[in-house]
Amino acid sequence: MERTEFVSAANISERLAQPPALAISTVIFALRPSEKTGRPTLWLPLVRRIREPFKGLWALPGGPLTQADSLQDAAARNLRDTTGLAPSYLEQLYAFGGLHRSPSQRVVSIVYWALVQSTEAELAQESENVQWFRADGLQELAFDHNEIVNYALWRLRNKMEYGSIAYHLLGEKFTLAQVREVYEAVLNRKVDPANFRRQLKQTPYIEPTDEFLQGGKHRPPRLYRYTGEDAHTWPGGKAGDIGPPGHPPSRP
Amino acid sequence: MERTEFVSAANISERLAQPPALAISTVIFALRPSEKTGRPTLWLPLVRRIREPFKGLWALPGGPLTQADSLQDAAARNLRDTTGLAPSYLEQLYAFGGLHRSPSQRVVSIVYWALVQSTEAELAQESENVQWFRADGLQELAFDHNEIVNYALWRLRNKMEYGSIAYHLLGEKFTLAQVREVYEAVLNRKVDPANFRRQLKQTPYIEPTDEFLQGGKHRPPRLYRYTGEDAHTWPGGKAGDIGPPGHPPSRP
DNA sequence: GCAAAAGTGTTCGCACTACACCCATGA
DNA sequence: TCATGGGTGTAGTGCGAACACTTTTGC
Repeated sequence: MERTEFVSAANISERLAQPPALAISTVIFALRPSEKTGRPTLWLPLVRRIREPFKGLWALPGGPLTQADSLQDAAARNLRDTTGLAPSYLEQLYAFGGLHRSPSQRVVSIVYWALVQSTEAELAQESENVQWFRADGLQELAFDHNEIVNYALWRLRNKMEYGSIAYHLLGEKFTLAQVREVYEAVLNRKVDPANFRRQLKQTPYIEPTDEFLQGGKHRPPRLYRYTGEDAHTWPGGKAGDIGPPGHPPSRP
Repeated sequence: MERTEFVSAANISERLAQPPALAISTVIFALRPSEKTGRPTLWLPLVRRIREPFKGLWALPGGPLTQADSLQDAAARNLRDTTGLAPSYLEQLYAFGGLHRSPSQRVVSIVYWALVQSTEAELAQESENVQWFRADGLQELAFDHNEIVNYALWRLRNKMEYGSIAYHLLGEKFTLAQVREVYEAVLNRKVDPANFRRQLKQTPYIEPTDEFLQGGKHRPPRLYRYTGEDAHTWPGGKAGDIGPPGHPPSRP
């Protein structure tokens, strides 16, 4: 939601005189069970616009950059304000600064993307003007937000192929099959369970616990824990590319 | 160069009231022969600060975001203004928005990084206040610009491992050995000529010409031409990660 | 002819794939 | 005991690393 409302009826000359407004927006991903299959799929929360421009359309949560917050803090704050949740992963996506993104005033949006643990995501607040949507096949959004979501999706999938991202979508303890389900949900393809297991066992930061998941229909699988850093606060991160200096990516 | 000078002696309360200033900076890379070995190495142009803060120190070229330019255009403009050159590659690096990057006013810098063809780079203007420096082992720069350059270097190296980036540092026609030299200069390691050649021949967008480079001491090597797109104007690009949707990376 | 770079061929090891197979459990 | 997912073994495959080798030029 770009808060263009603080611009008082700008005319052309005013518009040219004013500096571009600076806003922060966030693309928030979480795993939720699909309505049909019940298998985990990607969802994200959107906010309904209650003013012009694009009144009535759905948009990414966001707002102006508050003075006392760093960019990252501002993104985390606006995540908390809309969903009530704290991100388990948060990273800058891109700065969008096209000349005509907003019809009234020129707005430069610095966009972050975040992952929220599925165990917490169930507690997320919904309301008349805040709802979760499936990440693919979105309707038309306000501003250039479709483009932004698509880019965020691309980046998420990219990161998933390399980095240790998947665990941020799960709870503290998880089975290897759950991790595999995350991969399959995000990447939209089947993954061989046997090979996937072997790859994970080679990677650092994944350690087995003594516990097993009970209550399933079959043999109880072992639970694992992720012991990597909590959240990357710095640029990029491979996937391709991209990631902070001195933090080479790990597989898978 | 962050133009903090348009802030008229801000005191604390004024500072809190003002919105953060928005600036564009650019990290510009080009290949130049090393002073010692004569082999190509990475250089970048810096601008001397002629006002406080950090008066006398060197800084990245930059300035406020001009109203009529997109972010990318603004970066290209400030590249042209400082070096007189046009970039052969230009991509957004990161938005830096820490609270205390500039001592006077809060500044959010959207930073781009660029590659300039070596054939053109020789024509670049230098002056008292604009000079080229070797990209590694830089002295202390103004603001957080050391950090920014290091991140840009990391990103360049990352992209080099995947993408088709190297050609943007060369002229229109080049030998395969020259491409290899670029890789070696940027990545700081030896590359096997035989394997490197084979890899390049498999990649698209590299086509042989009928010409050979004359004047060498030995057997004249064939010249090649790069036929890919001119410049990526969109986000990221793998390597890692990062890159526009629908543009998977190619090897090498 | 000799030195050195251009360019080719061949082998090795490794990581990923595919798929067959055993194991443990709930119903 | 049977169905099902957990978990292991193993052979095939493609790609990059390493390096020996041939070719072509300048001196």
